[in-house]
Order: sequence, then C-alpha cells, then structure tokens
Amino acid sequence: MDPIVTRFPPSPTGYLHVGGARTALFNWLYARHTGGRFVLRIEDTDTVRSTQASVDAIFEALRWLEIDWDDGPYFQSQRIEIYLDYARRLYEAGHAYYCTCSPEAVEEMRRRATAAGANPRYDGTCRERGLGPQPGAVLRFRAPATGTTVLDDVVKGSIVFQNSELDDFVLVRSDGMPTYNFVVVVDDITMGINSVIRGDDHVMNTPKQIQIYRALGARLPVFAHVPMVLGPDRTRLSKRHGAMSVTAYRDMGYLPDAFINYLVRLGWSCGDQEFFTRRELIEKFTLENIGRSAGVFDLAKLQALNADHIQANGPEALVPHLEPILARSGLAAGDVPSLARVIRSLQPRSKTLEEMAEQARFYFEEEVSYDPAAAKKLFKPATLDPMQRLAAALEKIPEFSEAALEAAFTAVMDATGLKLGKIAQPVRLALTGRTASPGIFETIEALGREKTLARLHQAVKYLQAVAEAET
RNA sequence: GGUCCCAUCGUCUAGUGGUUAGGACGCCGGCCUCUCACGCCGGUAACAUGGGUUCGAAUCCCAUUGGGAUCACCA
Repeated sequence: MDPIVTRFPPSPTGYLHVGGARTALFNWLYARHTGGRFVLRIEDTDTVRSTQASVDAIFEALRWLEIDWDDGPYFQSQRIEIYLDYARRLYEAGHAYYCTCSPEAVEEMRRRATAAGANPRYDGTCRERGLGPQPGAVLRFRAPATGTTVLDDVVKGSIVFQNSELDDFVLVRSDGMPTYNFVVVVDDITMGINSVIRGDDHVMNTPKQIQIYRALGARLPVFAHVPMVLGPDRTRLSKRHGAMSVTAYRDMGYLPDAFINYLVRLGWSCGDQEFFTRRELIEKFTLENIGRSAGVFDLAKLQALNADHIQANGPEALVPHLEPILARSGLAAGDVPSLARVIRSLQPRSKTLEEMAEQARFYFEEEVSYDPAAAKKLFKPATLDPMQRLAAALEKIPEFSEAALEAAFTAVMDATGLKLGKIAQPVRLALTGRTASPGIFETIEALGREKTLARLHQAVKYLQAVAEAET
C-alpha cells in the first residue's frame, strides 16, 4: 500500500485561525500516524488579498503548534504554468471549451434560474460552439449533463450529487488565471496527495473536483470532510467570539500540546479518553473516529485541559513557554533563585501560563505591598512576637530545606502555643502580600533566603508600628 | 429559494438492536488542609418531534422541526 500523503493548503489572507489549525492538525496527525507525508501549500492565487505578513503569521502559528511538514511550502502563484498546461490538456481532450458569454449575461442566466426556483447555473450557450482560445474568453469545464457524481466520504459516508445540478464552471478566467477548484485538483494530483482532509464547507466543491479528476484520468484521493468549529452561539467561529488567531492562545498562556489536545478532541474521540500527549495523539489518531456533527468551541474546557497539561509537564519544560509571558510583565528569570522552583509551586494553581505569571509576581518583586484588608485582619499586635521569633529562627538556619523550615516553624509553635494556621497566614501575608499562595514552606523555598528574611523584617517593622499605634 | 450535511446532559462526547444511557468540562455539595489551589468522593443534567420496522430501539427506515454548509471569471 502506498504511503499516505496529506496536505494543508491555507490561503494567506489573514492569520491562522482555530478552524484552519484543526484541519492542519488532522492532516498532520494522520500523516504522522501512518508514517506518511504531510505537505504544506500556500494558496495565494488571489493576489489582491494574499499578503506576505499572512504567510509569515501562518508559519509562526504552525511552528508554535509544532506542526512540521515534509514537503513544501509550495506557492500556487509560482505554479501557474503547470495549471495552464493541464487546462490545455483538458481543452484538447474535449473536456473543456471556450466561452465568450459576458459576466453580465451569465449573471442574467443565474437570475432567471433563481427566479424559477432552480439552481443558478450557466446555461451552456457556448458549449457546442467550438470556439477556440481568444482574448476575453474563459475556459469552461464540459461537465457531464446527466447521471450522478458520488462522493464516498470517510466521515460522512456516500453523498450523491445529480450532475444536472452542477454546471460548466470556469477553469481559466478571461485574464488567464486558473480558478480554485481547478488548481486544487492539479496540485493534489501532481503532489501525490491521496488523502484530502478538510472542512466540510468544501463538500459542495467536491463533485466538481471529482469530475476534473475523472476528466484527467487521475485516481481519486480519499476524502474526509470534517465538521466545522462553531462559536457559543452555534454560528461559525468568528472574531466576535473572541480570539480567532491561534497565536493569540499562545499569548494567553496556553500550551501548544494542550491546544492541540483540545482541538483534536473537538470532533474526534477515542473512547472516554480526554487527555492526550502529542505522542498519544499520533499513535491513536484515525479518520474513522472523526465525528459528523459540528462542535462548539468551549474555552472553559480548553482551560481545564491546559491546567492538566501544565501539571503533567516538568517545571523545566514550562520555562521556555513561561519566560516570554513573564517578560511581558517585566519579570526576568534572573530575579529569582530558581525559576523551576517558582513554577513547581504554581503548577497546580494555574490554568494558564498568563495566570501563572500573575501569581508568580511576588517572587520577583523587590518589595511586597500588603493587601489592605488582609493586613487589617492578620497584622495584629499579637502577631509581632511570633513573627519576630520566626525571623530569628530562620536567620539561624544554614539551609532553607523543607525539613529545616518545618523545624523552625515547629519551634515557634511550641514556644508560642500557636497552631500552624495562626502563624502561616500572617507569614504568608508578610512574604507575598496576599492571603492565597502556594504552601508556606514551598513559598519560602522558592522565594529564597534573602527575600524571605528581608520581608520578615519588613513585617516586623510594620507590626511594631501597629503595636505602637495601639498603645 | 435549490442542493447537501447534521441532530445524546448547558458544552465536548461514548454508545453501533437488549446499558440503572457512560466519561469529561461547567455548576452544586462534602472530604483533605497553613491560605488558595490540586486531589478524592458524591450530586445536577441528555437520546428534538411524530410515525413506522422489530419480541425489543438513542441505535434501522420515513416524515416533521431545528441548526449548519454552499450556490462566483474568491479561496
């Protein structure tokens, strides 16, 4: 059996959006799963809407998703000669003919057909006129007028189209540029694509494409039309539903592995399994398990999955993903004894890396500012004594290991008769400025000796002032 | 409007003629606990409707309804 060859053909008219990312993913996964090839093709024949910036944005997004390709990128704009050569073959074989009907005339035909309640289509005026190539003429496909064209779709099953519903569509425009449905087929044939996985907004194009394959005597690829991704209001996902650009999710602190896990699960399943590593996805992805109904993009679920992936990684693996986000807030890894330790303390508490960076802020800053409500509640004159004792005890510890820290706390608890909870909360406020943080020992370890001691002394001063004000 | 597709908890889904219709997210409660989380335990909630076929339908067929896609010299 031939190796599977899939492709992803974005048109560079904007960033890579969620739906596009998912079809890229399905094609990539299928190629990797089968040990086949994945080709990247840029469909830039629309010269007015295509931009280099979009091409770059697509590459950037693919790179972030860690979707690599084996072949390409091909640019359709550089393959015009190939398409025209195939157009010539079609014409010479009698599968295409020149048509001089004006766009207005064709428009009029459509209007009439629509008014009659029929499918708007070209009426075949020039079909038998035997016109040759000439300026201003378009090349039309001589489509079969009767019978049916059937699409055997891997996900949707067999779909039958009446040929009478289809018309003699344009292959080459009057300006000599080939059209989409035509170039796609030529590309897929010449690039050896044997598995076409794409959004199901393409099913209506497929019968036309199948007819071109037939006219060219080429073997049909396997077609798999995957359902759309919808917004919460069940309409096609768009800007008003929030972020569309894939890289926006990177910037919001989602891990690429979590993002692809979510995207694949939206429209594909493997029994009850929800969490997949990239490896598992490659190992288990098959076309057979793609669902047939459209799915709503759910940020809450993406978030939950992201949290799972954050926890599943080692702290070191998260560093390269977190650093750019920290940098955005002016936080640098060098300002902390061990970034890995900081990350480890926050892993079970962060749904996104952006959240993690926010929660990590106190580790980096020079000074803490106390949450006013918490200071009022926790910094009472009575806490001065235990705070002083703890500061003194920690001063003496040679090394801030968890065991040594715990011993120091225990000593203070014994001396004061206070429970850990009574001591930990004021200390937490002293160290972080907040009432919520990682475990107190974890926090101290990650904060490091220098900052811990400085903040404890700062708190002692604050408490002394409070005590004085009281008297 | 024509053509085509789709239809299980709010959401993502498992299910392929016989299940107390399962899981996940969310939400609610409890446990754990130095806070917040994590984790664990439990709860909430679905087969769009109507006809068939069958001893028996979420599963098969038809219709209805509802959603979606597409109808270019765009891709």
